[in-house]
Amino acid sequence: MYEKERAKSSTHFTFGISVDCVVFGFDGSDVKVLVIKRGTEPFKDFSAIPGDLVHEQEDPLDATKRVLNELTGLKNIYLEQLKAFAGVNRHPLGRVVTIAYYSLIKIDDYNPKPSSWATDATWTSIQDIKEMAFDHFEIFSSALNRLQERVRRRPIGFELLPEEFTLAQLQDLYEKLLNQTFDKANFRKKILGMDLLIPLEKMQKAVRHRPARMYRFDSERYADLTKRNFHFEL
Amino acid sequence: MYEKERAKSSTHFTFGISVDCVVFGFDGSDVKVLVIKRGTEPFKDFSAIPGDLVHEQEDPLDATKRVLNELTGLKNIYLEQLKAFAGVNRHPLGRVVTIAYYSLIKIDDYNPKPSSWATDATWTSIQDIKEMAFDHFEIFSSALNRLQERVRRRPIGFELLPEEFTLAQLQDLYEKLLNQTFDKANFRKKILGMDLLIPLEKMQKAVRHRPARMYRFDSERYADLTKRNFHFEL
DNA sequence: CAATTAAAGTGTTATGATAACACTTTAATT
DNA sequence: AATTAAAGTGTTATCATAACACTTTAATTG
Repeated sequence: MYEKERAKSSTHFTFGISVDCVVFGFDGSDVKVLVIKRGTEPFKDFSAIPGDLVHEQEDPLDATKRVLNELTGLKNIYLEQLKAFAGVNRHPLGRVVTIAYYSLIKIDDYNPKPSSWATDATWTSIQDIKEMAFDHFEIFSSALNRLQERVRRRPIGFELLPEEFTLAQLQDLYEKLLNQTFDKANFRKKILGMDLLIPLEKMQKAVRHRPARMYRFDSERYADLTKRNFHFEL
Repeated sequence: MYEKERAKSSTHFTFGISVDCVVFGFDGSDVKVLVIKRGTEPFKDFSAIPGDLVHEQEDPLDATKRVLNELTGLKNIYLEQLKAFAGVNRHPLGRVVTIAYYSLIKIDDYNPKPSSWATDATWTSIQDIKEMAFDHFEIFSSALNRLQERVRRRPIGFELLPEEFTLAQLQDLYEKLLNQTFDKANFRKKILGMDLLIPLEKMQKAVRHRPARMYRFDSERYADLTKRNFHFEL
């Protein structure tokens, strides 16, 4: 089998490798995605998922972090690879294999560097994403699916909220992400019962009704529980 | 952003693209994986996951089907992409990005063509997989993880069994796949309660005790239920 | 400043799923 | 005919979840 590899690697083909990253955020009401508007052909004026070519001596994961940092001004972002999209005709100008990622950011921290991206990047509600350039709609759908699976079984929803948040905010996020409603009392019991949230003294401010308690996600505790075979669900 | 793409695509890099496919089977006692023994350097005599380079005008999914057909003699195999493995130094001889897949086959149907593969391919129990060439152990682990996730939430276990099977065989498969035991009575109630199995008249043969009823997976019924928002679990 | 508002936060019960385990049945072998 | 070994069933206790009513609290309003 390796002989084959050798034989063919003498006629090494030319593929372009790119990364594309679906960036999710939550503005308190809607789950949003960062999309850019293309300025040139092909697909001029279409929406697209941010991405870039991978350098010759670059790990695609690093390339994605690079793009993400230029795009949002952030580091240490939650990031997971989705899969590769590599159809023969996905890019009109040549063979480009893209490795797709998705990432979750706290939208309040979003602070793009003044770069080529800044002007064109806009937060778009996930319901409003329709057509996109290339096969980017498929990539987006695939990212949303993966996020919905993950969010049920891993406590990653917090990546989309501020460090400190109320249970109502959390419930809201889950409802919007999963397109489903939860009973308030039951939702609280379930979440608090997991013992993953640290209740703070601080209360919500500037609301015209009883202010809610603020919480913070306890990541050490989660790491601990994981070792003891705990499994987050819903 | 597209300007960047253009700028860089003028200095289009050379990447090799390969596919690797983790092929699972179940021999009645153990979950196994098809591994090949490398005949040449690097990693001579190491075990490896079967794969090949992707041709210039070939879809990676088709490339995988091609490899799989050469390797097993089968078509229409259950096949899912895992993700891309693309670290800079994963291949000592040059930059190769691999798109990893996993597939499930009915081991009784395994019937390799007399090709370069045949001699070297062996079924190895998943517990016995240790070192492998390149980053193939990582690919294998990742495939096993994915399979374990999927098998709990999709009725794909049947892809590993003969068309007709007993409930004990099914339970055995699940226990080996998930490394866990199930109560017989409860397992049966759960599975039969889903109404996804067609009981056959045929009974098990040549056993020195009460013969078990044979069943067949009802894929039309599953397609139907899926539309009605049914979700398989465990 | 008492009444009102709107959401925060809690308690209670009915229902259903699951786990645990004992039991009966059946064909083949001895 | 007795024995064996696994097939296959039934019963109950326990726990998780869903549904819903209720109490509490700070800010706003007239």
